[in-house]
Amino acid sequence: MRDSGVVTEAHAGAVDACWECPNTNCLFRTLERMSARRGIRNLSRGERLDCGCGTGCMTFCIVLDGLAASCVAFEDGRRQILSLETAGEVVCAPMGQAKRAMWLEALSDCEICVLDLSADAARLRNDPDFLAAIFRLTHDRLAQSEDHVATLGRLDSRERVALFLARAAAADPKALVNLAMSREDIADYLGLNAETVSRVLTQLRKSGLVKFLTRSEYVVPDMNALARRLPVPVAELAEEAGLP
Amino acid sequence: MRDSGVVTEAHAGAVDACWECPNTNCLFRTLERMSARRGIRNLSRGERLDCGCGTGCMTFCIVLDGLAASCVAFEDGRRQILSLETAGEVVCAPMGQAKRAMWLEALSDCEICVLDLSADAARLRNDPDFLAAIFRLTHDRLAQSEDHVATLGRLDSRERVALFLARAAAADPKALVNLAMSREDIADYLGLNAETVSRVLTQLRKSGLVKFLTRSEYVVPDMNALARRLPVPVAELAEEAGLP
DNA sequence: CGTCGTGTTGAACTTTCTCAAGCCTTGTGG
DNA sequence: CCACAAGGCTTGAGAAAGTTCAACACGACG
Repeated sequence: MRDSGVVTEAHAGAVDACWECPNTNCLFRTLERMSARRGIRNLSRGERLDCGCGTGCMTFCIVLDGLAASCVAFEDGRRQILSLETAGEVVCAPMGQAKRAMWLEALSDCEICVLDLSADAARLRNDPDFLAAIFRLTHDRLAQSEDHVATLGRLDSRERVALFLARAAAADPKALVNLAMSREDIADYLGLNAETVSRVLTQLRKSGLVKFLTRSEYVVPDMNALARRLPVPVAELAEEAGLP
Repeated sequence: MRDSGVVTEAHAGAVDACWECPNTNCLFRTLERMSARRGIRNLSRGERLDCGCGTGCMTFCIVLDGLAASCVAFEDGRRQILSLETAGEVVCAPMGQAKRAMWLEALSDCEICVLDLSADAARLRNDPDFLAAIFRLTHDRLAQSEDHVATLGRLDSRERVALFLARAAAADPKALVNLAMSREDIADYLGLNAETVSRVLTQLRKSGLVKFLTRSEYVVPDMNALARRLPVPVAELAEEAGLP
């Protein structure tokens, strides 16, 4: 069912301007008023949105709610999730070459703001605030992408899955995490296949490192124990690790 | 011998200013005069240069000659090459989080320009030309990095090596390509190990798709035949593919 | 209550890695 | 000029890790 619901038209919902937007976390919020065309898209799970460098890096997607993913596909259909786009702060930055099939896909039902700044392009290309904002955006994505390269290049399946779960839980250890992704989505993100992901999850469950309440909700009872299995610090956890 | 020759001091060679630099391809060439501290480093194969986001993304490394690589390592020493930095146009952009060991490494003897712009930071942060330049830099690296993610996540060893050779040759098909990398370097770039790389190279040689003159020099007699084995277009070759 | 999508598990197979041996190439010193 | 050493490359055999295919389990929904 993966190919259903391809959406190409970028603009559909209400078209109003950015400064009226209730999303106060938005990166573009701080910019001066501009004549942005803004459309809210509601995607249901599996739906896709073609978005990329098409208009010279002047179209952005901001995930307001739900979980989305930047995906690519090879000619034979193999899919790879490049990055997960969580609600709120994360922005679908200008992406790679148009050479390859590339899209934003809703992993759960999603609300997405599609922002077309091309009308203001000439001015924005000289606006230091705007340039600094998209630089930071791209810079942060680069850091994440390079991290992903290292993960896919050098970690085995247990490490990849454990790191994935640990990071999702790191923001608030001991809290209940909701994955909101299918096994296949996790597999496509981690460069594995769904069965392997399932097996590793079973292993982690049996070892007691991760406790599942439902298929997609879990807690990490002892984050340090999980972190000890990993050859990388688990982001935020880094500071905490100093404590006994 | 990998750990020999770690170099931390950024500045050593002559310190003169950018506008005197003979490298006319340099990205920073077009910027207005600035009080850049510029040091030329000559690294011999295996030497490393710690360079990253340290000074708030105001230090850059430009490979003038030779082949270098951006590397990360895990706590247990596994290395992953994030990207190859070829001579001339390529710039060592601000890299990922300082969380992990990260460095620029000479894969062959290298000449590298280390450019410290931090003296001018305040002004540059408002300079649209500078911001646009580092945005483009980071943007291009992001595109490459995401491509790398897809390669490591979804291609098998034959495809990875074939794609690697094809791309190195794509700029000038039929020409002699000099790899200038050891098997282990290739392996660390492609997320494989050296023996696997060696085996795949042998396979490609025996199949006639790639002709080796020496261990590191080869020609691709029929680029289309090689490209047919790959599930991705081979960059520049894309246009040519239309021809019969 | 049956169906559909998803997740789990097992068995056989393929791919990749590890370890070990031997080979080639290059540079050094007699 | 040759022998030798060192480093990198190749190859093989066996082990480990992942994948594929297939069967079945589970839960949500009509």
